[in-house]
Amino acid sequence: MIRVMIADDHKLFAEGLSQALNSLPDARVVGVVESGPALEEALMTQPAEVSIVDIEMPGGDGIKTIADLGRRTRAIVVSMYASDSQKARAIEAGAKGFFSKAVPLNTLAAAIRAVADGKTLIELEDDERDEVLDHYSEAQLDPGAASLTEREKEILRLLAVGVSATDELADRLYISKKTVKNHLASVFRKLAVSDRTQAAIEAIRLGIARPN
Amino acid sequence: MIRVMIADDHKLFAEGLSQALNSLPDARVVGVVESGPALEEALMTQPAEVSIVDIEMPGGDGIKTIADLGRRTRAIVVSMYASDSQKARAIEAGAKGFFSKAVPLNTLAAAIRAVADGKTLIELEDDERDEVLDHYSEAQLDPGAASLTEREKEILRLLAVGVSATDELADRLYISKKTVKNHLASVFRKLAVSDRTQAAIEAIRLGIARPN
DNA sequence: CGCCATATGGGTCCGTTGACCCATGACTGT
DNA sequence: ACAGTCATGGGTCAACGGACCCATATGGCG
Repeated sequence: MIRVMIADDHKLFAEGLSQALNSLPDARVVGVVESGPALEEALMTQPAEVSIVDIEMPGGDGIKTIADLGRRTRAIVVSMYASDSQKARAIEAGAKGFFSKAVPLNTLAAAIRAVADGKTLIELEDDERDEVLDHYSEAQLDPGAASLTEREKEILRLLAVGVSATDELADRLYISKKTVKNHLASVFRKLAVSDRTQAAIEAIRLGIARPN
Repeated sequence: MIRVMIADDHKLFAEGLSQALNSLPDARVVGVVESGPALEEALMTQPAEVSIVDIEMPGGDGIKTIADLGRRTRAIVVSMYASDSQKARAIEAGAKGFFSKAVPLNTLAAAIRAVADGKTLIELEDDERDEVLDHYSEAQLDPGAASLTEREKEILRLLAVGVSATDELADRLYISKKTVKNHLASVFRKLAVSDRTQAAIEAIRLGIARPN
């Protein structure tokens, strides 16, 4: 689980991003702050592998903060305008990544995984960077979840939308009740849970299924 | 359920906000687009009661779009800088709300509910506006969910974090297994579900409990 | 005071669920 | 050809879950 801290004075952006990142199975937002100094303070008590820092914050921009943070966290800078001069300053301060707020969430998610894994993206050429990001585009699920078979995931998706009865699952999948129970038993073992309620919750948590 | 469309060329913001709004029990993001024209087009096929429009979009700003939309949707304008001149133009175009991206999510959520309910926030004095927003700060849950008792919600919260066994629920709440089963039966009836798996999912969906 | 909702608990009963044993056919990789 | 995995299915059985009946105490409200 990658712990992420977000520093951005635009709360709507910060809270939205926080929700979005928390919906990833392998990341967890451990703090949202609104200024550089607040980020430094927050990291004192709550470590985070990666910090998302807005370069445009009032009262001393994010650049100085990143330089101050040093090795406490790896910083990914996000900017509204993403100018070359901003990028240069971000590099100088030791940021590991630099992105416009116009990039899709998946890109940032991949960047977070790459940076958490020790990669530095900010000085790469665009094509190199995209290659690295591509490599980190898939969430590393829990070891158990990763080994779920297609059929097992299918059952989980149904479970997570409320198809909980063995009969109904069997009907939907055109297989016998016994096979449903067999698949469920595998799922329970792989996810280390003991019943379908826990499995449904875990499926939602892991991003295998969406709740709504 | 309030259907919401988001128009913002900053994908990171738009996707994050989308996730955040979807986590509300009474709103549902039905589309995310990156330009004014795209918003108009999307609303042709997918109606939405409320649209969140960034005023700073490339290729003809959001203002013209809002004026064009007319009565198809109610627009809430969000802006990075929230200047007075922007607000004035938003009013002229017929926007129902105007907010800086620095406002917290709860404020926007309340605004969405208020606007969906026919209110116009943009021309109100700050204190009046805050009063209205305060009134809409609580999500209107499903009729069934609204009538859940405290104890029932407590059980649901535990269910949604994976405490699914009757024994364990009884232990955690210091009551007998029988009482747990009684409460669960009430929950099933009120939420119109038939087992604890569906109840847990419904609890997450309704915002009574958070999955993670 | 009496009514109603809430929280607590009892008992019974049948159907479902999960744990355990197993087999077979298809496919994949070595 | 052989091992491994996957999807399919069988059976048994004890435990659990949900539906039904019920009682009692408490507190709020007309």
